Amino acid sequence: MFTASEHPLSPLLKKLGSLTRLSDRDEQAILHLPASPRVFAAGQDLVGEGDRPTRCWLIVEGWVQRYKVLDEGKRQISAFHVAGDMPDLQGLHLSVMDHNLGALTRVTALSVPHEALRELLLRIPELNAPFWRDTLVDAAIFREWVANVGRRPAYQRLAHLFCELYLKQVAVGLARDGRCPMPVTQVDLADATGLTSVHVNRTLRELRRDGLIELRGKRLEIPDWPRLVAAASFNPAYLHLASRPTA
Amino acid sequence: MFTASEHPLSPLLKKLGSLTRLSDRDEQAILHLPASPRVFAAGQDLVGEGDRPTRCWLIVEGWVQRYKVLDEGKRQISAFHVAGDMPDLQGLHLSVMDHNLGALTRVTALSVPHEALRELLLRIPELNAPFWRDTLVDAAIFREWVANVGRRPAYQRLAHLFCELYLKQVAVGLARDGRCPMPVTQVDLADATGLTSVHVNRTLRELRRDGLIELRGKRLEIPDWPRLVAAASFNPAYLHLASRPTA
DNA sequence: CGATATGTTGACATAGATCAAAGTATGTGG
DNA sequence: CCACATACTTTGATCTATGTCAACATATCG
Repeated sequence: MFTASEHPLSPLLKKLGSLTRLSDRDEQAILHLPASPRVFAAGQDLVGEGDRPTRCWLIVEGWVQRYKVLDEGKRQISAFHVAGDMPDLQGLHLSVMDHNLGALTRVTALSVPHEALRELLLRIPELNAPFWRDTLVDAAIFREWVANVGRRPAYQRLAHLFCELYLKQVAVGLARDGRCPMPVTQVDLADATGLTSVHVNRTLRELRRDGLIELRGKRLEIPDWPRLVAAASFNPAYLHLASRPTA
Repeated sequence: MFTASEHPLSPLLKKLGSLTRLSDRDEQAILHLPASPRVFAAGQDLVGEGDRPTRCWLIVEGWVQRYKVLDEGKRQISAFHVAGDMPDLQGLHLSVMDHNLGALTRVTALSVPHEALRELLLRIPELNAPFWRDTLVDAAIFREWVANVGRRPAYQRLAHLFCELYLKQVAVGLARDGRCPMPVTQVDLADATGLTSVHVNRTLRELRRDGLIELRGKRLEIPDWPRLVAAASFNPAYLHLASRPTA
């Protein structure tokens, strides 16, 4: 019998249990999933477009980007994932990958066989809800990104992205006090916001000039959260976080 | 005992069964879901941001748009839905709506209580997969829209949207021979592509001029599908349709 | 310590936005 | 079935946010 806090799968529990409390039996069942660790170097893909994966990755450490490559080398990032996320959980029910998952930093991840997950979900049907829900939150974030990229000007667009990434990290205990890791390049920010890296550079300067962000050494600092939120017209509802922060 | 073909829930079966074949027992269980019909006038919302729905809608006829309203009346559409879709299935596990679902045309829909769906999914755990999968395909489409809006120029962007909407309708038997309903205004197209209605108008003219589309009377005609696909660099993989068309 | 990736800056180009007005459908009530 | 109101489409003139190209500066890392 594992104690939840020290187990490598424990970040997953924290996330899944954030809305509906998991029973002890459920927690134990999840902790007993077979999982083998692997390290990816920055720049490596965990899964690529066209693959037919037979397992899911649970991120234990590092950042993962979800991206598509289009015509003439254009690239669009559609999500950033951090520790506790299972970015390819969808592979459980969609047989072919329609995009790539790449390591932005060095990444440690646990691989969980689809087999084992499927068996677990049939054996304990109540567990479908929290896993399914996790993919629904990802979808909600995609919707917000469509709006962000489609309708917000560059300044607001970047501010909005920073709000999201900060809150996502707060939710899993990776950030607090207006500071968090932000291991992305300006090219990555451009590919996430549908802008050019040159324009990102200039817009970042304006955000700094206005005292909304500090960004150096792969860390983000937000001196005045309410002002950043206002500048982005950020409404966190789409993240579907527990209204009350998790212990 | 119902025969699947004549039942009002039968479009749902067609969709859910498109990948994994449903057993007779499963089909019957779905057909016995309680469902009450309702008609929405064009322009009405089926569900609004902030709502806490207690049921899902299954579209029987008409088109539904999924949209968010941002600053200064800006609007972003993130999906179009047609007969057979359950656009708010996510409500089953996300308690608060983070966007709106509105009727683009007059819409007939069936309301299915969450209660009944939850009970069904616990009783027949195998049914989680097809319903869950449906929400995953929606998510895959959102990802493609992020790329469409973020990185493709207007001409390609609109061409891409038309490819998607045509194929989606072919998949449920609403379109064939390069013709399909397209009951959207140029303002709607603008809000779906992150463009201006004026620019949509001009780009539409170019698409027409190049013989890629005809668009009148709320119907779309595609004279040369391969050429449209090429112009859009459209790859249908993200729709996760059965490779072989469903009977 | 040098190579390579990332960030910064300037000059210039353009896709797409904005504003404004005039056509053309479409639908409703009489 | 007409007439009028409203919604939608089209067009022109002009503007601007963002892109492109190119050079240089500064990190970062093996």
